[in-house]
Amino acid sequence: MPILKANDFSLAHTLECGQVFRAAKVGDWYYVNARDRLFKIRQKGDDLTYDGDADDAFLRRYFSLDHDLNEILAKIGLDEHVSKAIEQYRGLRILRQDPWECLISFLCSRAQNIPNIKKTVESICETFGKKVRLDDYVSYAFPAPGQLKDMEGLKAAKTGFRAESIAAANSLQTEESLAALAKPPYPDAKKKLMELPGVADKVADCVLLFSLGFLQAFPVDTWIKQAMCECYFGGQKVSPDKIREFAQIYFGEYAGYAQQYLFCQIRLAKGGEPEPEEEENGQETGT
DNA sequence: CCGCAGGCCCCAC
DNA sequence: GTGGGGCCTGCG
Repeated sequence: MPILKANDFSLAHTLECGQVFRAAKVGDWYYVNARDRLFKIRQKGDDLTYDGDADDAFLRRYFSLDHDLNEILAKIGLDEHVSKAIEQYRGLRILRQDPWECLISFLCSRAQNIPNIKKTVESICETFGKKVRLDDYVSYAFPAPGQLKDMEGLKAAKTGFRAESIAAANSLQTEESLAALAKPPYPDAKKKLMELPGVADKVADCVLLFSLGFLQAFPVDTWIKQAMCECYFGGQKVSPDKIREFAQIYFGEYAGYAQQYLFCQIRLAKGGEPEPEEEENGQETGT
């Protein structure tokens, strides 16, 4: 099996920090669906061993191994809060996901917790996607733009009130129009994304950050909002707009990296999701 | 059975 | 320009 070298990279933190919903841990492998690809990958030190529908070039790009993590972490490690998160999660990288899959996934994320987002996305794939297999692992490809127009299917996939916005994205966007959104400047790209129904600041920033290369995007969800108010606003309640504005100035061009590291930290501190943990080093940070 | 989850939208003030 | 309720659905 091919081996890819990667320093300053943590496969586990990158896949489990909540930026992607279609990576499943099986033993010491992660099986990852990305659009119509299915591959498996595992890490031992600096070695990434993989198999399935992937190659070095794709993986370097998908896992953003070209990001200069030293520079990025140096620029965002401005205080004890981020520094602590960096210590804990060093090697976490912002993925370069497929924009279409990312957009639909975060449309599904509205008013749901992570386990339910995963279920909804899986359900969409099972309803509309092609079956794919690697070893004994069977799953479904992510449907392409244009394939999500059937409202009955969307409802059957338990997308609920999100169905309309998914169908709208399906009819308004194409592979090309989404790729074109990667063009700076950030405010222009964000404005265009937010023309889609169901896409406001949070969803737009997730798509911009996790798939379109805008590392300054700073998605403000309820968890980050809480943490930012506690850490940077003396516990007073501040609006998401103000938080984002502050973060992008304070952290600068890599604000999105700060967001992901802080997000991981909060989920750990607050108990986060009851993810089925495989690791056996249960370190209780009792409060 | 009620309340809430990684939001958005619409409607009052 | 802010603030609060409703929304599909699943789970505690």
